[in-house]
Amino acid sequence: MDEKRTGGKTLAGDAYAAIRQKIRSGEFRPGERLRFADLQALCGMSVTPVREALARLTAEGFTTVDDHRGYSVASLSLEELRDVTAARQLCEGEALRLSVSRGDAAWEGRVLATHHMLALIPQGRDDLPSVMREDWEERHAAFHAALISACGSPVLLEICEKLFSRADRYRRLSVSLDGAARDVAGEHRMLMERALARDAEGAAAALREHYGRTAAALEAFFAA
Amino acid sequence: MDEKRTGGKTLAGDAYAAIRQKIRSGEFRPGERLRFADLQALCGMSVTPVREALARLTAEGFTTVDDHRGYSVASLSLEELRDVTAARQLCEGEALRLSVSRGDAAWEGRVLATHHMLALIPQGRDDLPSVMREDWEERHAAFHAALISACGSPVLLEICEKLFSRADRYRRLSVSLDGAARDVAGEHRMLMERALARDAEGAAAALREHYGRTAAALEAFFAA
DNA sequence: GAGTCAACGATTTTCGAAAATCCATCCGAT
DNA sequence: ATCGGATGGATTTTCGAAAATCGTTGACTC
Repeated sequence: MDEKRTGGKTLAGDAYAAIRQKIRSGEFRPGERLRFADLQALCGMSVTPVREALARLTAEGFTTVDDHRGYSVASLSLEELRDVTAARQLCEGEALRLSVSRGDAAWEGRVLATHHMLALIPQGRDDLPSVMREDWEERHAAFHAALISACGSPVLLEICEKLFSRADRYRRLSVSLDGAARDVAGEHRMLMERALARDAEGAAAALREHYGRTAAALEAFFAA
Repeated sequence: MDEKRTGGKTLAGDAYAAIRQKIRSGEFRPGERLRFADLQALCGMSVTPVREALARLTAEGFTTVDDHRGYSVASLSLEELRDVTAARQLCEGEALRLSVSRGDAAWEGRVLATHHMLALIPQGRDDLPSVMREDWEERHAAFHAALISACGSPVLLEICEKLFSRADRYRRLSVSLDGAARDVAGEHRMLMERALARDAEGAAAALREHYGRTAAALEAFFAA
């Protein structure tokens, strides 16, 4: 949400980035309790910056807090997955609609460029090195951010970014899930084409379906 | 957003509540810098809990942070007012639609009860004691929360609550604004009637218009 | 006179230890 | 045997001071 704060400017920022990364990658598992002693050892710093990092993470939904009982990794559930998906379809759908109708040439360039970067990496293959998977996640996020970047509403963008992070945890939980049954790259291409063709409604519909499919695939994983 | 945390369980919670109240009431003005020394003196505690309180407030948009330069009260602008209003119309509109179609008898009761409490206090009169105004604000928030309380989406509710707080600052900035030209109580009554009549679209439309009028009134104030 | 750079003061940020709190366990009484 | 209440250990929360950082002031050079 705030690039200035995830950088190496303060120790609290470092702790925030480190813990967040371990939660998103699954190294810290949902529901797991996070003790200060462990986190201090991990980050190599005192309790104060760790505490601030956890406060931020809690505000963003990555962790939960119980007064005088400490912090835990927020747990995942099928209900929350459905809930987050619906909220994304609403908010990001509207943001995309606005962006498509308002975007200028620079926005078109961003959409093209980020999609190009994304399309260079195949997805859904289990044998990829984890560095490459990490890279794909980053480019995927960049593409979706570019799509809505011209919506003109910082508030909406902030909401979308938070929801994206939240959904991210579910996707990463199941690494290579439905590579065969689904053409994710094709969905992304269609998204880009409709956006650049200035078909706001069509693009929004494609986005909603894109998220619907993702959620459906994850539901199957969850049931197992 | 989190009742457990605003209570008196920890000093950080107290500081959060105290500072937030001073920001919302306008005693801490938009853009004003918040020094730790002052806040410590105000809250009667050390720097640690104050720091945690500011971290939470920043995550909710009440304050901003500049690394190594401290915290300030988030400033208000016409642009942000419009932005927040649009986001509220989108998110709270959808939440209301869902709530109206899903709400059970208990929800109807909550809507009726909170509207009754709200209707007992006149609004827009400058000569009311500030205690009563504060009371109106509280009941107003309770009514709007009740309306969407049956939407079934915790994520959406959290978003709405955050946006409500953010819009709240604008409303409180201008105390008695348009008492003559506008029938706020009537708008609230219509909102309640349509909701209880299970007219989801009508209620959502009324809500959007309600927020549109509020924003318009505030725009006039801002221009002056 | 304009510009550069070092030292200062004000403030934030971090540390390490002390205080407070919670949970589990154990003891004794009914 | 079960319940109520005190005790201890583990952990969070808070404190007060030290360290780090930023903007500024002032001297010094060109």
